[in-house]
Amino acid sequence: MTASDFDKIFSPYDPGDGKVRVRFAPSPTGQLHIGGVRTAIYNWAFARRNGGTFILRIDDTDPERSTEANTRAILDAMKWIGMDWDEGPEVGGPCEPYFQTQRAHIYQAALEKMKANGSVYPCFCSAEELAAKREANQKSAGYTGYDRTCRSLSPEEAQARIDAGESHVWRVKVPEDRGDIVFEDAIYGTCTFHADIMDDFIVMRSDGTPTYNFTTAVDDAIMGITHIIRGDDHLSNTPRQILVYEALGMKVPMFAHLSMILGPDGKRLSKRHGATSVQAFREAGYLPEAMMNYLSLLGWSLDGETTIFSLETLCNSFSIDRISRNPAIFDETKLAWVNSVYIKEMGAKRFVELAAPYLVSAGLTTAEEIESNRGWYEEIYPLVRERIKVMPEVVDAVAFLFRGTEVEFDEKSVAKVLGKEGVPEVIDSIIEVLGDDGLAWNAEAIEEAMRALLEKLGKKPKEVFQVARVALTGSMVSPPLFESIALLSREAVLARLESAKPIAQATFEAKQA
RNA sequence: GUCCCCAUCGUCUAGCGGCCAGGACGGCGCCCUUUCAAGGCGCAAACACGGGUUCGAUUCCCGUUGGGGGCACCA
Repeated sequence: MTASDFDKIFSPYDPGDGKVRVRFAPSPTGQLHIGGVRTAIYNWAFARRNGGTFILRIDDTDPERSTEANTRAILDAMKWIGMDWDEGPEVGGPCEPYFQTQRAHIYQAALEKMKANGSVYPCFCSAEELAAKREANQKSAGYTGYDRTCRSLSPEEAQARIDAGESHVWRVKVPEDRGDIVFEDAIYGTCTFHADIMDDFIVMRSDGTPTYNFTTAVDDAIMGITHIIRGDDHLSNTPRQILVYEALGMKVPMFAHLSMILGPDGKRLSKRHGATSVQAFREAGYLPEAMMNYLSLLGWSLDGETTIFSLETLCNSFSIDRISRNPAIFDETKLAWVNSVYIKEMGAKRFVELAAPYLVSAGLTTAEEIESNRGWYEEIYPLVRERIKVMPEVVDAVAFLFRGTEVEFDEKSVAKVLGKEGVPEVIDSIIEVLGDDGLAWNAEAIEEAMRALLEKLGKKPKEVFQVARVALTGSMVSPPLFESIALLSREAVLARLESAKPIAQATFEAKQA
């Protein structure tokens, strides 16, 4: 591989339509992080808004930590939340391959070109030496980067040491007369870094693998990326990458650096803040639309007023100039609220789909049972629709429906509601009403009959309905009473009422004593 | 330590020289109501500080303070 080979390989991809080309380039060293998805969403939405191309590239140049399973998980998470990509793994594209580990020949060729034009030099300092120097520097005058020991080696001596098989890396030779490195950032505006304090950073490791700042710049250029939308943490890498672009004679794209997402304590969001990966939120029962909606709003605003919007709206209205410069604190309470909005809109069919795994794993029912009795399960939806913010909450909300003739009583509810005088008599009359064979077993008929009973007994709604609620559900907090009764079998209802009677009696007596 | 970035209610934000500083989450109160929710109505809640520029600064400039990020043969 030589410098001229590089020129053959290196013809930046350009479809010639002047359209936007953006990329999301995760490294598969773990799950897809919240900050990562947000970056992906902004890239994706930006491409969709402008009729451009969204590219997914896997930056897997860290062999120690990159795994195929992680790559898989990232692709799944991207799809789950609602994104698709025009080029990348699974779909291919004109710039294949989209895995950096498969692009070694390209980086090698780029290095040859840089060797040929003198923009890199070999460095023989060992990692230990460098670490020692760094430590010493940091203690005294403050760290200022590599001391450029090997930069002054004569080409002959350097070549001789390479030929002798001495271990070495390749460093970029920051031009002496470079002056300030200035670039445009669509979010921060003009950014300036002083080249004279820039480090001669490593581009190729001693084991022959390229480093991030090198591969990223090379690939972004070759793939014809027009806008690099990425995390703020890369801001100070940008001048390094610009040096690579310049050494290779490549065009510098537009940048857009996103501020970080912080945890509730104002520190960078990390594992110690709890769930931070898309998959974790998925498992916690959040809906993809809610994640997409909430994350879009974390650092971007549609108009300052609208908080709930569809994927389509996002794609039709996303713009970089409405991205905020402030770091944003991730607020799970608001995420939960957004989620509850989508739960209210999702419909009974999808509800059963999503609730099923939680009901099954809680041991309340089985997948087969749900399959053969879908209609009944769909009727649960209206009962919980406005009462749960995340899917797992469905378990506690409706567990009482699955206990047959048994009731799991909440002590406080029993004491407060069933312990009053005359409750057993009230229960008796409820049994009489609900035990009537002529009563149609649906919420409307049940409500009508129960209200008639109210009239007959001359009691307030609370005095009868709360008794029924606790007797049937075990708790003074439950979904709507008549709908709940209708979902239980008449046998179960009567049995539960019967067994509540002695409990009411005993509670009352205990109170008297 | 050093370089870079940021600064409006508790939180996410609107604002791009003149606004009673708007919306949303959360909080609180009232209404509705058989519980819990949902819903409706309402309340409290912010321009970090100090200098300039200007007839006029939340908005522009400079400091201070506070916060964040980078400074690896990680990405």
